Amino acid sequence: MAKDSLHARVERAIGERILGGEFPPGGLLPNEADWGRTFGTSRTIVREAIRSLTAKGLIRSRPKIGSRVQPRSQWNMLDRDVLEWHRSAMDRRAFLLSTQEARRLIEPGIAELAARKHTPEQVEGLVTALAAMKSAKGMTQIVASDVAFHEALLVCANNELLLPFGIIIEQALSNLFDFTTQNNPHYSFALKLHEAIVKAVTAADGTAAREAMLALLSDTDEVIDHRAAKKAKKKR
Amino acid sequence: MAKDSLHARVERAIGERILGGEFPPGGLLPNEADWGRTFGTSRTIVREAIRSLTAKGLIRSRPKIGSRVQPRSQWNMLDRDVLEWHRSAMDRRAFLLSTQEARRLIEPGIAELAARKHTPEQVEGLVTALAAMKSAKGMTQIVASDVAFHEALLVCANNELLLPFGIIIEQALSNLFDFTTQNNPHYSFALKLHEAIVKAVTAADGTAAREAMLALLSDTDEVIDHRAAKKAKKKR
DNA sequence: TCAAGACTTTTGTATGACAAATAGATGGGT
DNA sequence: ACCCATCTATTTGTCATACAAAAGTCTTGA
Repeated sequence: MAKDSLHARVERAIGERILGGEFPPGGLLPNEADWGRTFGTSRTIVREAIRSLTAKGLIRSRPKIGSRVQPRSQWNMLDRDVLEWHRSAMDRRAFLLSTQEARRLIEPGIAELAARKHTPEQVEGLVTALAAMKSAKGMTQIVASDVAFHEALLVCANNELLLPFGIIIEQALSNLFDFTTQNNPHYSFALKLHEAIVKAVTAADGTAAREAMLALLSDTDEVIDHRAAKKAKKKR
Repeated sequence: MAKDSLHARVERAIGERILGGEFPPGGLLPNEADWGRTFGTSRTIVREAIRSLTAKGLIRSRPKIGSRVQPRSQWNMLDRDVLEWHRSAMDRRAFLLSTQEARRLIEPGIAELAARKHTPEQVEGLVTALAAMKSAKGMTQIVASDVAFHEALLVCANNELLLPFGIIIEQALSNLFDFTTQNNPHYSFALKLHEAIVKAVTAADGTAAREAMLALLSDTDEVIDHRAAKKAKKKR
């Protein structure tokens, strides 16, 4: 975990503190020299970390002023690191719900686009991904193959502007399965729903693909609710 | 235009060449010293540029290997700079169409969410944005206020994961209006459609908000088609 | 009272040196 | 002839230092 390069570690440290609310939007960060003393690194390292955070929209630096935290609307929330810091800064369930909400917004449309605009090679990738889901053993493989499936579907949509959403699906699925058991009887049903999506996409039936994806998402939401209910019961 | 800091200019130069296809995904970039000679800058500057490009998902550096271009799926296409480089590397009309396609995918859902989940302050921001649209004079103000309106709607949806999409709307609108004339008679109709959205959101009517947004998007698409037809006519 | 200029703080850029990682070459043993 | 260990060369990673440039803030003079 801590075998990243030095600037990456410094970047994470600062990023987590920003996402954690320690430095609110509009607020001023310590200057580069201070950070260097804080982490015991050279200013070079701090500068590279700050450059990276700037590229992710978290801050903005100006001479004599220092580095200011940008408004949250500027934050590149679909960046892997930023999203991760965001996740650890908020309630686990709330995070899961917001990712699911985003999925409901995006993925039905993605499925429809995929059905209407896929190329043969792309749909082949989707079929391969489905096969991988079927033969997946163990939680790690199951999650990975599920993510790969939705990633492949994203590719089928043939619009590069939509690719960055993959990270949300990835986060939603990993956080979702984090709690479910390996022998979930639900899984075979979920597989059927994935199959339905592939079928609709292959048939170039946009409406059916949208419907199938909606069914899958509703099923996922049910899993979440069920888990919440079980937890509430335990508490009682 | 060229008054950015040095590392920003170097970053842009490299980024444009990557998006332009000169360095394909999987390909290797020149090393840092070479870039330094190319641009006549110190290695420090090149490193900061590369750090930024790395943060945007375009490349990945490793000792002894150098910097490799990442697969396009890793590219942070919703980053302002990356999207800009992307735009200038592709056909203007194709870019506009892909942004509109993305908007059709996202914005109806955004409108619905906005209607269902907005807070009073957020809807107030929306109303303000609408007022600004009405009093906007000149192409620059019109585009800016239109962007601000959709940005405000995005905020009303109350899901931070969706905020990064604002950049797509911004690009779509600026490229759209780039060609339309200031005294477009269409504008008053577009204003009515925006009004309808605000009304539906205020009334917390998700379905109506979605429908109104769909109408607005269809109207926008018509403008695009109309322009295309006019151009084709001119050519003849 | 106000405005022009000096001052000061912070980031921006340059240079040179060394550390660490690692692909590829080299060589030795079987 | 083949394979494994090792050595080498290249590239990024990190450090230290110095100075330039930007931009608030203070000072001073009219």
